[in-house]
Amino acid sequence: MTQLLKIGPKPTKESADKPSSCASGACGSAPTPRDPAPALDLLQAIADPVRWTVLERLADGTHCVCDLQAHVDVSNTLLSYHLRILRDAGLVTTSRRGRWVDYTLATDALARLTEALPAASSLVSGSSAQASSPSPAAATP
Amino acid sequence: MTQLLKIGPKPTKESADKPSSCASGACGSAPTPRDPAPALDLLQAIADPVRWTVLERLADGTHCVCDLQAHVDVSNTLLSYHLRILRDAGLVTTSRRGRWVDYTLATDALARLTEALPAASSLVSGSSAQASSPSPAAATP
DNA sequence: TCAATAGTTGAGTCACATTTGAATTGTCCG
DNA sequence: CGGACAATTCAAATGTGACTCAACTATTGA
Repeated sequence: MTQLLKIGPKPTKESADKPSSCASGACGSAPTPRDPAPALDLLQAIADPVRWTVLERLADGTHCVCDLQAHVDVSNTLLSYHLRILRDAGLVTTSRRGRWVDYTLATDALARLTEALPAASSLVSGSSAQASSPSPAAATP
Repeated sequence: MTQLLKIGPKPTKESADKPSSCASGACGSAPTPRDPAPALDLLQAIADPVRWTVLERLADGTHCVCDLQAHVDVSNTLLSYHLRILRDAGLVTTSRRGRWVDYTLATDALARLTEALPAASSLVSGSSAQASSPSPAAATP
């Protein structure tokens, strides 16, 4: 992962130690500090050309690896690598059928993905969330 | 980018040259070969802890950089780097207010993100798309 | 004009995800 | 059984994106 953000120790700079800056409405306080980790696991899993294409393909139903193979133009070794990432993310499920392995989109995959989007709360609540700053930023004081 | 997938020249292996493999229902043909590139630009832009958190924060309205700064615990240089990626992706817009720069979520950001999800077509069409293979894969012949 | 604040840009480094190739497992068919 | 096919795993090489540091622009206020 990258930087772990502010979630954790790091005694320097708690909250409320701004040097007096800004103060205009565009500097509000936290409303709902959602945990980014699970969302990022999902988003990073789909933010890849091969994996995105595989999921797109699985959207219309179950496919064996050999079929997916024919549509992404990567080595089967590499495809396996990407499929494992999708499995680990819980976005797909597998079942063996004779010599072949079938991949299926997890039933809750789409729902989990939409919820993983930043600002996804606005999707369900219905509020369009647009320039919610109370005082309109007092242009050029 | 990573591999560009099959979209492009590459004379080896067109379609319909499967060595006779599979043939069971779980190996169908392409229904809608959507272009992954624009979707991936968006998804890669949000699949990062800092950028995800920033967007989540912008979901409730405009914020200046100095405010975003207080919530992600990265250097201002690094925050600028991430903000530029969000700008380039067209997910946020900026406006200068005196000494400060305000960032606002693009009005179509959420809509574009939901459409960028793989299998997003199923979201609008309403079909739940589940195991569309006609013949039930004749388990263990 | 000069110092201070707010933010951006550019060059360089580093870690990690992606990629590759060889070896391995599991299943079917002769 | 032994060979061929389907798919996964392992270890090593590569590349790209995240990060750091220094320099720069822009605006405000003394």
